[in-house]
Amino acid sequence: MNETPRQNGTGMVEPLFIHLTKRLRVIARAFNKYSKYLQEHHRITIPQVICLREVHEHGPLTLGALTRIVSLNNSTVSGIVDRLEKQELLQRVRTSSDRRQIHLQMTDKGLHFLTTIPTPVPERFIEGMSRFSDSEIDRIVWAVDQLAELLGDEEHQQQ
Amino acid sequence: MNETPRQNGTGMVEPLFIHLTKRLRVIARAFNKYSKYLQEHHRITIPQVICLREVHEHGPLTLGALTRIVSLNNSTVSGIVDRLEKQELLQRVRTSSDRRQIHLQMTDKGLHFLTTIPTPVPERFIEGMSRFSDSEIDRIVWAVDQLAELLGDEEHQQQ
DNA sequence: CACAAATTATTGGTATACGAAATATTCGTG
DNA sequence: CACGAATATTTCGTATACCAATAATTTGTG
Repeated sequence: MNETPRQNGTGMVEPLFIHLTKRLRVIARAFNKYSKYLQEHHRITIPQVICLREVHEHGPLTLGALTRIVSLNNSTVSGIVDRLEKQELLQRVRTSSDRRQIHLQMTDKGLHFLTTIPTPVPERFIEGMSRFSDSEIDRIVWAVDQLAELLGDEEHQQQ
Repeated sequence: MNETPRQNGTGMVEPLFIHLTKRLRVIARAFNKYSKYLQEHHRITIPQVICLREVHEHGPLTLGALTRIVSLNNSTVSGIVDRLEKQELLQRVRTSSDRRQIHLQMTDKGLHFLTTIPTPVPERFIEGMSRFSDSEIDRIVWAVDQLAELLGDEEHQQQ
């Protein structure tokens, strides 16, 4: 067996973490699968849809502002915007007086696309959620929020 | 900042999904960050640790068996095993009578590594979890389990 | 004004993560 | 026994996702 030589006073934390890690992996895989489905049928992925929607909602945005909204690294967003621009769903423009900034702007094609594409919500999710009561859904949201708050939040932490 | 989607019925499912997607993104990012930390300090990543631990726990495994345990695509696991094998933490062997299968086997170096490496649990997680009561932790586990079951893989579904 | 420091976005390198195609081997059926 | 179907793994191409380094520009300070 595994006698952890570690000095952790709370012995049950590790199996808890492993359990949650595996379940989160299952969830991530489902998102990934749906992303592939969208890509095949609508030539777009979930991260791309999310970025495009944010640009649409919050008007012309700098790339840096977008990265903060979607919790992604600037280099990641740079690549996503590359692909969105290649499809002419949005465009990079240099309108700011600060010439370091680029602004992301919807194109007509992009606007039309957002009205055409179905809701980016997997059928399974809609079905599954409908089986929960309001208070159960509240509890799920609470739990995910707690985990995000606990682990998340940016700035200087190594672990 | 974000209003939690207070839902009911069917019309509010989309904001609920978007909300959860964003929070899960935050969680995934934290995992990613910790994975980078492990890589820098111990030359291994979270997916690699998870695969190595499974091979250790369940004895010699075929690659296919491992993919089912960790909920990853076979091509993904193939790459992870490549990197673990390059560091000589495990090895591919062809001992089965079925010569299509390869078995994954711990090496002495791999065994030693697992006793040396600290628990693969981020400090933030341990700290954060200690602030919850047992029933709160139960609720978090329940919620993540529900989401995983709801979205998770039951074979061939497109969405 | 000059020039270092800070800011913004891109580029390069590595590690997931997937599906599809290729490869190797075994199994099933005539 | 032959040969197509099924199975196990690897390879290839693409899309995230990160950090570090780079490039371009602006800001701050002497």
